[in-house]
Amino acid sequence: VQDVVRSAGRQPKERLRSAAIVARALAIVDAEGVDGLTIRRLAQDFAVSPMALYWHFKDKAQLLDGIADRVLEEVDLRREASDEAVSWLTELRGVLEALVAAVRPHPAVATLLPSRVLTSEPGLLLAERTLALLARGGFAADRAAELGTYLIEAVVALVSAEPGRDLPAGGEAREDAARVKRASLLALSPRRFPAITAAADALAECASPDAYHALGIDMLIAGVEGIASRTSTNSKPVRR
Amino acid sequence: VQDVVRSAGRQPKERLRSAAIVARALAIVDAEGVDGLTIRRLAQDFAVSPMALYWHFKDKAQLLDGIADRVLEEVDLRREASDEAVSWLTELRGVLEALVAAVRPHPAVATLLPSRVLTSEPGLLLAERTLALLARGGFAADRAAELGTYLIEAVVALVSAEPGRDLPAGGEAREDAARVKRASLLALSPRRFPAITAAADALAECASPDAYHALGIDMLIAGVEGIASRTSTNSKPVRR
DNA sequence: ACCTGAACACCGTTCAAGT
DNA sequence: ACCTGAACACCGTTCAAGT
Repeated sequence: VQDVVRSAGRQPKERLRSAAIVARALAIVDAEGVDGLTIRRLAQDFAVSPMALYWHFKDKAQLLDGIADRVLEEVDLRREASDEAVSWLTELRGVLEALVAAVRPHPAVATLLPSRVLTSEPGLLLAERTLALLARGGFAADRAAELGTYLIEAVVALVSAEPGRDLPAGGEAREDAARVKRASLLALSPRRFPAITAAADALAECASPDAYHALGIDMLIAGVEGIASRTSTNSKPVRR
Repeated sequence: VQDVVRSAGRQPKERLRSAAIVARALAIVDAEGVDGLTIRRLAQDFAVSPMALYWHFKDKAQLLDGIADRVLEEVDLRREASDEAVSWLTELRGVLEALVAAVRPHPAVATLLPSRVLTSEPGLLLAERTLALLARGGFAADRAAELGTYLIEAVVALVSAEPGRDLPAGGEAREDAARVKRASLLALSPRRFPAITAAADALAECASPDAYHALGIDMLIAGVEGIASRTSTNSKPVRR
């Protein structure tokens, strides 16, 4: 958390340059995954020596921090913030949807987020909102902490787990890969794996990513609602 | 999936040897994380040249496959298997609990699992059971596929997200790290982050990991129950 | 069948030096 | 303040060769 202010003392021009480096690094991760990002490759894109980057970032971990920050900053928490007319559960759904919306354009970044939610400024803002809403829903502070941090990770996992997310990006190559994946599932014994072979299409590729993410959010919200009514510490009726 | 049978044609003695390599690799991952596992390090533990391992495994990815397989094999699916007297939801809970029980001793392996659930034999068995139970609960095959694969990943994320899971293993070193983490959260402004500062203890370290995991499973099962009653394709009442 | 040695093409990072 | 060059200690992996 001491690193929350890690870019606080920089000059405007310098911050811009650091921001440009992060932007380029994020583009590389989007295109080729986290493993595709190397200091040397990134330096090459700027036609600069690899060591030049070490003036802007202490090490690679700090560069990855910057990428995670950038994505978490895109989580729009302004929607219905503290609107007392809206139920806490509806507001929570809005927060989770905002997180999905921010991460979906950068699925490869998902793996970077869990360890950084409680150490980056925008991650802390997201966690604070989530915990506060759960407290409003009647969860004790420690239960809200456990449930809230998990909810955030579960939403990140929702993006990572989208069927077909591991397929290549492009048009024809993606179709080919999807077909191969589908065929490999259909090659399984329908006697041993009836459910999987029956759902090979849906497992290989997402017919509607929007519907998939909506299903996941619905499930998580229903889950919170379910245990809230069981475990709430106060007895005031839950607002709908 | 063609790799499901990747170790089928081996001799007993050879399989044993491969199994010993995987066992040692898993121990390294448990102790030092996935990044701590290198071919050269592993070879050193066997007092053998790094290249010796390449006779047993095509490449590092296949070694990681073996580690993932090993953990997924520990998922005990025999409990109440297809017991018609038990509701599908109770059985689903049992499956998710079995997955938690298998992964908890190897939290660092969690990151290896998502991409391998539908490509490893024990992962496919787990997915098949999950999808079949959801179908029994009234979900259409494609919805069951989306929800089921996500549920598995959500449970894996539950283990990864355990508060304090990133702390060092040992006794005193762990206490020190937990105290630092707690202090860094308490250093935040209580005006801006009231919920986080109030729950610093629970966020830094899990008071009761058992209770944490139970909460997560309760939430997921409640979520499935909640959307099942809304979206089920058949109208027969859900068995309790 | 099983293992070795040398070599290749990479990594992140340190350190001293430049401007 | 910002960047470079050389070097270090690592990687995974190929390939030809040993037994």
